Amino acid sequence: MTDQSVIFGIAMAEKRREKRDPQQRRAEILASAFACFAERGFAATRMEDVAARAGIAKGTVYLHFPDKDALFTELVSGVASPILGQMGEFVANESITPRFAVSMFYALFRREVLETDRRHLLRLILAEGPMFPAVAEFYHREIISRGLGVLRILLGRAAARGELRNPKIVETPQLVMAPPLLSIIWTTLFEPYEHLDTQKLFDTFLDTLFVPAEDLSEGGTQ
Amino acid sequence: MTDQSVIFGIAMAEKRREKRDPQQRRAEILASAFACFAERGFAATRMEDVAARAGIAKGTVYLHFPDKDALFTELVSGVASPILGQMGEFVANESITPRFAVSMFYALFRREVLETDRRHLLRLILAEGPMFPAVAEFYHREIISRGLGVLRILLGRAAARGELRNPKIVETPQLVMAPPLLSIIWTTLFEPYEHLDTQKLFDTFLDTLFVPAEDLSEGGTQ
DNA sequence: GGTGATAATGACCGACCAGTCAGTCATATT
DNA sequence: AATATGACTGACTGGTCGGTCATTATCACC
Repeated sequence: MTDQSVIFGIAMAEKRREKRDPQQRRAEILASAFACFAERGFAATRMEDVAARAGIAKGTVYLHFPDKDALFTELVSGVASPILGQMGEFVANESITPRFAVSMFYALFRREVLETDRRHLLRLILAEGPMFPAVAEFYHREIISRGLGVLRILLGRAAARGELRNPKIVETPQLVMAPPLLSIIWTTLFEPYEHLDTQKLFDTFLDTLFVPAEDLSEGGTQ
Repeated sequence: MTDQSVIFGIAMAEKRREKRDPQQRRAEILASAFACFAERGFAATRMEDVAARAGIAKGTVYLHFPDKDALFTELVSGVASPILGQMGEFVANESITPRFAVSMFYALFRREVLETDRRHLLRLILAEGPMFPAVAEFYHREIISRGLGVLRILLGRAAARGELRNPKIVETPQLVMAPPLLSIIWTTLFEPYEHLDTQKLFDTFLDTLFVPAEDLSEGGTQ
């Protein structure tokens, strides 16, 4: 039995080497790295894990990425832009009210980040950021900085229309990002112990930020 | 030269073995571990670093802590309580307005956490939390849970007095913690690229949360 | 069906580090 | 002064893992 099964085992498990389009291989490796890093963090993830999950040998990973750091950096750099694109569109369209734009951003964030595995990636950036200045710098430049720019326009418009309960918010647009940030931390850290209703969190914050609809349209600034 | 300097070197660098009160040793090790973990993170900190910084040999650390995990867990568990004590007092005292209590909490947080090395510890908890469920659980139970309890009382009182612009906040007291959380992340991640005025951040949020003083005292709920 | 070019493999190397333990020595005790 | 104690030391071990490279498989094209 031993002999036979071993032989069969080997025959069956025989590695099918498969050449791939380099682009596709890269993507597969990145997908695998995403999963590994997301569930175990940077330090605890072994290159061999990444390779195994992608169904290839360790050496192959190094044909596509110079080292572990580069793999990580490339990974986290390629995850955020799409959302920001959406935001830009909302702002360009002046017929959309600021409140609606922000609420759409929150909805987008919930659907595309909080409720997907991307939330783990985002948390990873927060966690490992200080160890990877390049990542932190990239995120600030590409995401945060732009996001704040968009928010400033949006909040400025809202203030001009008298839609903000506290117009000074325009000067600290970071506040708008605080609830999403809290939700990321909470859901990845405390969710097992206490559930957080993020829908309610965001809705409540919106109601706090913007004046109620019924109090509007009776003159702006004053 | 070689001989002499070596001899002198040895003589000068001669390790002074020094016995200590175990309590004190423990404290020294914890202090050293604090510094090491804060500046390099959990994975990148070597037990030898911790020992060297405490001026002792590696083995000695293991006389006081069973392993690296235990050292870390013990460390982060012992950092948070004092602030919460203060908060408790503010709440007990009904003559203090809710707004003032929250603003004192923010001030305390800035002075005792944001502007000290403790901010790195707090960030460490956020970053490594998922790897140490015991830590996350401890923090939820001892800090978050209690903090939310205090906030619920405070916000409830504020709502009853008509001091909240949006009384629904009572149901999501987590929102009050969002700005401090943001400030921690920001200052430890993006500060090199863009300064955040935390004083202004907190003040603006307070002004958004609570109705302005001049609008008060003309009847509560309605 | 041969042949060069290239992708893929995985055994291997060496640096690194948590944790151990046999031995040392400062101090207390007698 | 002799002895006992146990806190302290640091060389060592066992294991892990990032990164390399000689070898092998696959493919495209003659």
